Amino acid sequence: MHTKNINTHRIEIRDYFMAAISVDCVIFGFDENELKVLLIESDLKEYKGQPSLLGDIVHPDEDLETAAYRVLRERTGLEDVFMEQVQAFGGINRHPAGRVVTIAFYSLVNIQHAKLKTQDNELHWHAVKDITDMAFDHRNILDTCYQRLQAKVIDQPVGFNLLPRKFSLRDLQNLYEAILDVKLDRRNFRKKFFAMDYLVDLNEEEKDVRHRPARLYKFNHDKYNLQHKKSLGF
Amino acid sequence: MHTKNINTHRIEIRDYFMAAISVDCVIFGFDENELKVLLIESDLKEYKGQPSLLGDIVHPDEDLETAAYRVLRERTGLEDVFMEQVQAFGGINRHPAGRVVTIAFYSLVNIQHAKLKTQDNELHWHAVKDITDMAFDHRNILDTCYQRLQAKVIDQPVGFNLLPRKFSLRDLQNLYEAILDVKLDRRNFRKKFFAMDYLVDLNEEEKDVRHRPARLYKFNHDKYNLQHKKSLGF
DNA sequence: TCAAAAGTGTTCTTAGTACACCCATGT
DNA sequence: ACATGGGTGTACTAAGAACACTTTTGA
Repeated sequence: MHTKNINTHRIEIRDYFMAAISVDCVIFGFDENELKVLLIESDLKEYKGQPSLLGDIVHPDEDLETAAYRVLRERTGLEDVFMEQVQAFGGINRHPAGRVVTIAFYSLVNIQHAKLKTQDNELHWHAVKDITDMAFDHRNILDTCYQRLQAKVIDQPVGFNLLPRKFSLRDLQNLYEAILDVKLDRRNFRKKFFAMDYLVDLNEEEKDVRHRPARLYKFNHDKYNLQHKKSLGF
Repeated sequence: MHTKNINTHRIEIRDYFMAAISVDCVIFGFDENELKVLLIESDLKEYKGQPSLLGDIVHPDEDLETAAYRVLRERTGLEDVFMEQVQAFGGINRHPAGRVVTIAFYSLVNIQHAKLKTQDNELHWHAVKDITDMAFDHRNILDTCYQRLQAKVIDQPVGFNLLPRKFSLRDLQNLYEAILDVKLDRRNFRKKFFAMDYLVDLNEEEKDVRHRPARLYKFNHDKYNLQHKKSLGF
């Protein structure tokens, strides 16, 4: 019993059980006041036509994050976006082709900037609320990542990554309401965000709306990066 | 480019790059008013004599959590303890023997109950505050798990897992002060814990102390499991 | 002039923080 | 009797929640 341990003894890796390592990306977007996730149709006979996360095998020369960014880039053309590892999923039979341990990441992208590269398979944005079944254990992975996102936006203002550069406070509130699945009080919401210094008033307004136009803001990345990020607390 | 994708196409795993999968356990204990972690001495020439986390290769018939519980059991004899996956660490050169992706778990154990099974290597409890260098990337893993623990105890009353079945409020406060590395106000601390219903008064007192003996409590697991666990907020 | 959403302050309630004295025990 | 840490309550402060009317635009 553990006479040869990987942390304490010189062992030969090839003598041991090995598995394929993959990354799976939960790519969130925000459109039409709904939180969306980018999914592709699986061709595996076991999951024919069911939506699947975007993932791939990790290459020998890549660390996990690099592989996840590669998947994101290959599918959306996006490079510098918010991404965070969530956890590993390693159920014995989670993949029909054999033992595959996958590391789940979620990322937050501006859905307008994504240039979807559909190839063989259907690649689409799905409203998170409307997703029913998924291939593999991907439903479980999605749920876990979504919960992580909910905890994250309460704690730090990462939601901006899902919006266009210019946005109104209504946009921002709609975003939070969609992610957290709650209704928020408009005045208290505004108060909270103005109290932080993360919003920059662009002195611009919405155009072509048939009601009073809203002021537009952008996110102040500099202040965010400096400041030790305090909780928002919804 | 991704013409053969693991999520969308039937592939043969053996045609792809594979890696060893390991689990590493950050086993926390609490003793002498200090947060401790169980470490073993590494014999690898690269890290000779440096302390290492307890870990092992994942077996073909084990999922990740099962492997982590096995490591815990083999080293401490403990079975039913609090454990949580944190994240994967997959740096290309993190292990000198080759590509090893490790999944980090932390667990909270009653240090008195642990029956350490030292075999070839030195296995000891180290005060978290006093640890300097560690083998591999284990310092990074430990730091990440410790931060996760700090966030967790603020949010949910998991600290009980580190204490004996019977404990005083002073014990509990010492525990929180050690984990969070802060001083807490005694009256406010008591108020907070009595406001939750998680403490059961045992109507017993400390013995053989040369001051007024403290009342002893136990944790009410039933209430905790039922209730939707609200934040403690320190 | 109407419909639609933007913008704006105050009060109330709750949770958190700060703080000092008496009590029970062993020596 | 004294040294040590246990046990307790109140006042202040900050944050969050509830809530309604006026303004600006396009149709």
